[in-house]
Amino acid sequence: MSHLNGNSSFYTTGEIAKLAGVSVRTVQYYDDRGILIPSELSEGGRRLYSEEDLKRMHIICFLRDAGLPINSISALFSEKNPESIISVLLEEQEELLRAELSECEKKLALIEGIKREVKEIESFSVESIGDIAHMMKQKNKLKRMRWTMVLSGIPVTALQWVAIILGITNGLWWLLGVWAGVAIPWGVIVSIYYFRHASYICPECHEVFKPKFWEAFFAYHTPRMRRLTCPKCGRKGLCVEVYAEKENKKDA
Amino acid sequence: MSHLNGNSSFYTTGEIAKLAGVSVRTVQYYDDRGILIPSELSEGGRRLYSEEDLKRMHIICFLRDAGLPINSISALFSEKNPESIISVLLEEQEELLRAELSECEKKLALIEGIKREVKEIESFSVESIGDIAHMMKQKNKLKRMRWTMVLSGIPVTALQWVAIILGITNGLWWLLGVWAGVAIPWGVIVSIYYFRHASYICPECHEVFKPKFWEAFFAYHTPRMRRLTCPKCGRKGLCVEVYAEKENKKDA
DNA sequence: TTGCTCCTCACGTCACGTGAGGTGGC
DNA sequence: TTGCTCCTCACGTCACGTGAGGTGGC
Repeated sequence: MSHLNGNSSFYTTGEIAKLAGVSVRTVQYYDDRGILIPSELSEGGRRLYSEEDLKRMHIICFLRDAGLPINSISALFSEKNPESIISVLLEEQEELLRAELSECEKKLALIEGIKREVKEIESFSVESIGDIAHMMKQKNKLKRMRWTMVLSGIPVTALQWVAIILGITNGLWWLLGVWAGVAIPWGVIVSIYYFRHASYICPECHEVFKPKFWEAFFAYHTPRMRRLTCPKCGRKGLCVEVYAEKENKKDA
Repeated sequence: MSHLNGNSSFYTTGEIAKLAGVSVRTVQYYDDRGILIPSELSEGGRRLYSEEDLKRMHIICFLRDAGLPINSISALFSEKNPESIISVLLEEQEELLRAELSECEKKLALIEGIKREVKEIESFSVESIGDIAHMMKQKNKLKRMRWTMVLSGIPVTALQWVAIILGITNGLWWLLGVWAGVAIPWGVIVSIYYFRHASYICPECHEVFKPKFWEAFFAYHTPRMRRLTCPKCGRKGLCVEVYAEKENKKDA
């Protein structure tokens, strides 16, 4: 409050701005938007704000800090019965913020995933990002498929141990024969199922392909990759495994 | 891919849009921004996108979903050595998202706080929001002050119990006298300290005031409120307690 | 020929930031 | 008189949405 004007003191635009911790432009903008019109104007056309105006400014900034849009703040001030809408506005804003929050979290998760994958790629190019996108989208399905396989293997493994134990303790070795009779078809079926639902990405030409069964079956592999020949570019090397969305029967 | 054009097939704008799950306008916008220029144009000036273009579109959408701005995506595509900048872009984006996340959380906390306070107010007006702002800003300081008081009371209370126990067991009742000699000045000092750092908000005229010591001392109160007379509007009733930022010696 | 899709402007969004060019007030 | 503050335009932000008015393609 630098100067006396008539019998009461006023704040200038810059003073209000400093007291509220905002820019001069913001104070002017709130005047334009009609949520904080200065209670007086000097003869030269300068904005003069009263003590009441300052209080209002603080309220505006407080609501703004909570993320409420100017329109809502404006509605609050012009409403005769503000209690009737404040709750609604707050609820709306809360929902909006929760949505924004989960958006942020989703994006962060994506970024984290991309960072992890980028680190693992030896020869990076923009097309590699397409591979990463493909992998990340199918990641859950691939996991589920692998779990299905592991779970289906539990009874087979159980039978194996029962057969071995009974073989040792009671000499009932024919059970091991039963086990083999079950385990070998199981292995074949699971392998077929697996390679029907697995595709591989060539790190060279970024083609997503299904390998020949026998090449895939015997190929060197890690939990995520398998050494295969790309049918498009002919490169032989480790290819990342992804879930095959659909079997492309048209391709054959 | 609805139609054959020459010897290869192309996607129209609408097809690319549908396949990527975006609007036609977005596809056009990516052309304007130069990140996805269709590889051909029909004689009538329609955009024709190749299979490669579709892959690129997927990459763009993937990066966009991670929140990367068009400029960054553009930079990635135009860079000869994209590996050199992808990490930087991802790190930057991650920081940005973390900042946005904590912004959201701050706003949500504010909203929650406002909602709680609004519920407790009997006669709500826009000015009440100013009171809420004042309360919420000083809340931590008020809490800290109360804790200081409680902690300073611990030795006094301890002395009290020691005095009582020794009085009962050993008949050393003079210790209770010592306790009284300490406790009474302690109570006076703490009370003075407390009311020096406590202000009250009149729910009627929203004035923040400091009450007379004796009125405040004997007033009916709850943990948050105290029954006081507002020096501005004269209303007598429960006023919410807040921390007094500074003692306004000029007011007297 | 009739729908449907696509085309190019061009304005609007949201809360200001950032000059440009000019003036008030101590 | 000289700085400093303040004034009013008016464009820019970011990724599109939304018409308007016109045309391509089956």
